[in-house]
Amino acid sequence: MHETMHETKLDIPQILSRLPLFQELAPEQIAALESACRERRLAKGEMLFQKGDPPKGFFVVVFGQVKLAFPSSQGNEKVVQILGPRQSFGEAMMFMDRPYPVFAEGLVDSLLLQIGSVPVFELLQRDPMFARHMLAGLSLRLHSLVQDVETYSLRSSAQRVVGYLLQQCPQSKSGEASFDISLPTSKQVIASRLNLTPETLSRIFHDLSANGLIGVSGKQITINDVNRLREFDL
Amino acid sequence: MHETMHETKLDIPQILSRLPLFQELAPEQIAALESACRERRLAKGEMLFQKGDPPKGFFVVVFGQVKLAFPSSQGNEKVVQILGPRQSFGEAMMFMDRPYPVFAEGLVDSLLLQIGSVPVFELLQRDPMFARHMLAGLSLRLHSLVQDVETYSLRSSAQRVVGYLLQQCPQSKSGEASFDISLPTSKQVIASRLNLTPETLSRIFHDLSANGLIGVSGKQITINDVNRLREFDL
DNA sequence: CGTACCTTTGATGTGAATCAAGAGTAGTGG
DNA sequence: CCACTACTCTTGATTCACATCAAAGGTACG
Repeated sequence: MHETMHETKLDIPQILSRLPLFQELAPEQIAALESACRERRLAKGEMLFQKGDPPKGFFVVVFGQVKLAFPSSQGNEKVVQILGPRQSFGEAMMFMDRPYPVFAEGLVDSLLLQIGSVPVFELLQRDPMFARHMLAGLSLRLHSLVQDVETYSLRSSAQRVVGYLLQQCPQSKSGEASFDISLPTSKQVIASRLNLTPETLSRIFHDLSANGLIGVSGKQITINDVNRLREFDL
Repeated sequence: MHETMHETKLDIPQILSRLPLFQELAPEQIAALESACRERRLAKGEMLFQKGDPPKGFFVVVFGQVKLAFPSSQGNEKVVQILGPRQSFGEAMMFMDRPYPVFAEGLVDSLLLQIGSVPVFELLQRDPMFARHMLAGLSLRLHSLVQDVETYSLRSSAQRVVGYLLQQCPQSKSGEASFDISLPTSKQVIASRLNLTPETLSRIFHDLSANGLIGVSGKQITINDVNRLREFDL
């Protein structure tokens, strides 16, 4: 095992205050949350919670990578989201008395913070600005899920892949024609996230690179011409 | 045009106070909202907003029926949600500076209330309980979208139809084996909501009724045996 | 009672999954 | 350092669920 799992002491207030959700809180509010945090180490392949488990607060990724997915009878699974540092999940379940609709599993050895619901509710009670942030966070999540539904429903597999690659590009506005990106995880997982099989993803990468649109070398993808790729429509 | 579009005066406070979102508000709070409401009549087939329009508050269906959908280049479209009386939409967009990701169109002549964002933000500022309701509402929406993604990703077309029918059953817990339900709108629209073509939906209804699982007569569907239908897995 | 739109039914097509081997690529342990 | 095991990724052949195309009923409504 690598040096990913440092045993150094964490500066929890600093971590919390840098999260989008919490970044406008006063130091005393951060302190209140800190006392309700639990560190949670998650090994690669380890399950954080199963679909159907009762929710217990929400989680923030400090370092590492976590996937949210649906299990499926035939062993295959559908990845809903891949989460990296600073991202959080499970907030919505705090506000509903429902079990988790997905399971969460470490893609690599990771460190999470688990934040209990009680202090969050207390914050909500006191700080309307915090409520605004929380609402904005959920709204954003809702929006991106709606986008996903659109993508799955009316774009072909190749279009989904192209869309994914373009999303990975740092601000695609500028005149830059070429980009280098690194896939955040295995192609298997990405395939599932895009709702296709590994075989299909592989073939699409092959085709795109045969057309000179991209270059593929392991997890390194070179986008030769962003604009030409963007105009890609089979 | 029928007598669906009454011109009777509306009791807006009463309508508002019966919405899940607002039902715990004090009369004075309701009054504050009332002044920010606009009535909006929407004819069958009329567009309320287009995908890409800048959001302006959110909407509540008083009576009638509205669909939210993505447009698509080839004229076909993908229905995301079908909304009836007491349901609201567009809340999430208030908290984000983004255009609507879908368009909204009347399925029948309808009456909506449009509620501006400013008074909602003021309520949020003052009443933590209202914030809780708002968060619960968005969480619920998020949850059902996640369910949709699961459904689209790993269930066959027939399973999606069966799932839809079972959802329409009022409390399916009890021993009742048989149910009568009425489809809320045309089969075309339902097909799109379930991500299939009208032809495929028609064939599935045909098959299910050939197997004696359901009876179909126009929009009236009889579920002969809820349990047998629930166990349906091709 | 006719026009316009839903819905059904049949024949055919196709995008992506599945099945089936191989070819890397990594971590493991001697 | 090299085999050993275990994945992950690629490539090809085949299949299948569902869409598409086409045309005929139905149904609603002006």
